[in-house]
Amino acid sequence: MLVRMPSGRPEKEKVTAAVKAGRGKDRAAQSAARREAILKAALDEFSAGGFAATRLDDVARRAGVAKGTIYLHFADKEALFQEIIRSMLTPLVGNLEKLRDLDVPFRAIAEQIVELFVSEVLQTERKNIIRLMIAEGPRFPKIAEFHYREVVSRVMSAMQAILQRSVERGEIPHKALAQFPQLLFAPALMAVIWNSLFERFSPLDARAMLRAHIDILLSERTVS
Amino acid sequence: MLVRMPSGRPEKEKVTAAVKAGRGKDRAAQSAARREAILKAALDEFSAGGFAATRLDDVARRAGVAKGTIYLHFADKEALFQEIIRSMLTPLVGNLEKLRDLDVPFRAIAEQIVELFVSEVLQTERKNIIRLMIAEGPRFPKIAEFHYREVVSRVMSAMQAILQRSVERGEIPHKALAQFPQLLFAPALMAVIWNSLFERFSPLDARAMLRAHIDILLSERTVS
Amino acid sequence: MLVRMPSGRPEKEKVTAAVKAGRGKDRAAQSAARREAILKAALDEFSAGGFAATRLDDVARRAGVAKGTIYLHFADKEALFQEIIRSMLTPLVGNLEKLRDLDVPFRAIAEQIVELFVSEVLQTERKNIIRLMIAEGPRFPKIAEFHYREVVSRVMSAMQAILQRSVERGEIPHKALAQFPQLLFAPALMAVIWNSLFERFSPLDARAMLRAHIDILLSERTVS
Amino acid sequence: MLVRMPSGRPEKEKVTAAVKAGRGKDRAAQSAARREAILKAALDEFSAGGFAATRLDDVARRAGVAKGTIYLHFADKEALFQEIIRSMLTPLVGNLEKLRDLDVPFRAIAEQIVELFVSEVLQTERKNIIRLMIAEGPRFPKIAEFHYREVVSRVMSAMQAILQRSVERGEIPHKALAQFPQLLFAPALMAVIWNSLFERFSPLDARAMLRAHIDILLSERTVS
DNA sequence: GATGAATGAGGGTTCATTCAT
DNA sequence: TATGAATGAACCCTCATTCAT
Repeated sequence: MLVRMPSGRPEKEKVTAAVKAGRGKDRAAQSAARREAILKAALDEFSAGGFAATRLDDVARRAGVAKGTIYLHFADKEALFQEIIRSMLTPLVGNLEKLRDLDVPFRAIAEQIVELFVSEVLQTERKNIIRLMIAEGPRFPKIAEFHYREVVSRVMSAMQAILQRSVERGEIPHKALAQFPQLLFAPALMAVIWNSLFERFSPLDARAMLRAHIDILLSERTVS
Repeated sequence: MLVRMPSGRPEKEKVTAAVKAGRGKDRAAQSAARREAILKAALDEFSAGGFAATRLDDVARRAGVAKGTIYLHFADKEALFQEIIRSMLTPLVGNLEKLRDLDVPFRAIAEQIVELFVSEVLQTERKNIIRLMIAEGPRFPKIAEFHYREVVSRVMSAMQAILQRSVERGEIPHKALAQFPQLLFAPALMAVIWNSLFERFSPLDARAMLRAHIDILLSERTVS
Repeated sequence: MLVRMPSGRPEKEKVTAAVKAGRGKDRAAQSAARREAILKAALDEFSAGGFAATRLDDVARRAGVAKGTIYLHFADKEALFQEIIRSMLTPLVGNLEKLRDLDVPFRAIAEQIVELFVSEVLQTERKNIIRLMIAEGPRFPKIAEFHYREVVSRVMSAMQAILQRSVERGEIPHKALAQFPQLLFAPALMAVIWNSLFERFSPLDARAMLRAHIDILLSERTVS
Repeated sequence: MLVRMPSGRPEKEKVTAAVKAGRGKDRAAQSAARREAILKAALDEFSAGGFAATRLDDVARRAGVAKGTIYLHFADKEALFQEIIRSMLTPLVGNLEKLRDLDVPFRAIAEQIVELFVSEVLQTERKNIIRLMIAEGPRFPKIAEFHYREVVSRVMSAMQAILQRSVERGEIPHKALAQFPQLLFAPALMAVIWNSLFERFSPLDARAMLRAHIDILLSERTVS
């Protein structure tokens, strides 16, 4: 017959990452665990190869699920890609926005931003997400727009408020900083990119550089 | 399908970009012109879609040559990609290195760097090359290594020399800058990335931001 | 690398149907021959399995070309399907329309229709095309519409003109025939379908049945 | 996704066609009701899309059962398909065979056949079943054979007996009709096919055409 | 019995690469 | 040297079938 052959369930239960994660849970929890396993695997694969070069076959294998299972959780490859970016970046925003409401000197806030960035971005997979955004954003206008609306504009707003206040208080001697909050984050972006491309040739101590940057912004040197 | 051609006359040789460029030249010059046409076309296509999403069919059509012709000039898609990056970025290096030998105040050098960057990168296709490097670098270690060796390390060396001297002369009040020359370029990188992703939502005046950055680097807070 | 591996041309020239047909021709002729080979192969495969169950892999193999070659000639599976129907049925129409202009008795025309139908439809692959139209038409409204416009309505018009004239001349004693020209073709349709489904159980002598049908329409029996 | 459900209350059992039909019945009756619901849903889906294009997912949804439930009642997709054809066409046969035993003039029988065909085939889903047989028969020899044995040959036998008797009684002036009982049904087949393909372009009044056909079969041309 | 999440072989389509002309 | 038709491996997505719950 010219009829599709069935594949059905595997004969023996293979003990995969996803299955292990699901042990002892009910079906809904297992399904959620599989979804997470897929997201994690996809993050790794997309990070390594970018959108186009990533094969869903590999994502499935790494997640310990069948290829078709991906489609139970995500409409298609692009939806999966978008969901990774969304789910990884959104949690960061709240943390950064909270800093705005702290009533402490700018240096304290800036140091917290550095620590947050180092621990929550540079030392996690999120650094790859940022590279992915840069790499694929122009080809996925929807994703770039979402990212701008939900992440960038909110973070920039919060930073601008902080900088504005600090300038008004006389903590920061550079009015231009409030106009270009991007300058605050430029070294962080540099750190992400440098280490993703050139770490093996010349590793960059991101934390030290970011601290140096704060010192420059607050430049305390007194003129004799 | 069976659609009649608008004109009854047989089609004459299509005059393409490559052919036009080769008019009146000898064979070697024509070949070189074709090579350039391919590089230019490939730059445009790679810029728009990245490595994987670019089809050599489109490159050939845009260059006005046949698909096979690409393989007369480049071993494969990757070699073409690498050659674009090489040929676009290398000329920049010399210009930046020359600045090291200028015996002028740091501000003058910095302003020249800004102008160079704005006119030679941001206002040209080179900004896309930089995005391409970021996007594809991790997948093409050879290219990343070449880029580091021939471009980044040389530029960083030159910058470090300039910064070192300026710090010693007391022009720049931040020793850390000589330690992290990346800080000098971070805003330029930010400008490239911001405008490639978010220009349509909130355009960034790169020149103004880079000038503001120089002001910050050179400013001193006077203690009353 | 995560890069598509090439396949290129086969190492040795396999002598396939398509290649054989192209021997000694120039490239344009070879290409046309390949196109014909694909159409022929697709006709056979679609006839055997219908649209959905036909694999382009099989079409390519039967045509002696690579799978990708199909896409050099047809936009997709559906376009190939449509082109088969178009190219097979259109030539019939002219032949049937010509009969309208013959100034001979109805019996002579009817006998020619029978002969035409037997030799050009029942004894060729066209009988399968008709079955395909019936089977897939409702799922391909575009194809059904084309078929109605270019084939059915024209044939029905011609038949109606013939029947009208014959009724007026008193050759046919049934005015209703001119109103339902479908009645003229119903037995032909029955023959196509019967033999495609039940020939192995009880073969139907189509020519004899169609001749009997003419006799009935012209029913000469005199009442005592 | 993370979309809040419109109502905060947990969903109650969805009342589906199958469940509704099973209300107040015991287990066996519920099971039978489900089977019927599946058959009805499958008939609709197969009619609309043919065998290959029909998804059991859609059948299950339309029937208001889970996908797995189909496999409790039918071995596989093909068995379901076969059972639909069997269950829809078999009841017709008895009705047609009964006509053989009526001792009335041929015209009366023929008119009953027309009415039966119009009301029991053309105005029901059965017209789609006939199209399905034509479309899929060649790919499912088992089904074609069953159909021939249980439906076609029995109907043809009955018709032949009726025609034979009518010819002998002198009611029908065409001996050939008894030899080709297919001629009796050809217009009915034409009606089914015409309206399934071309109704939207030029609807065919099936009852009128079938009556006209009877008139033709029974008419005699009187010689002056 | 009934469910529906999970499976994985299959097939349409793409496109880097080749090579006869 | 240049061409572009041809190749076929690769990959996204579908869906018949299974089986743990």
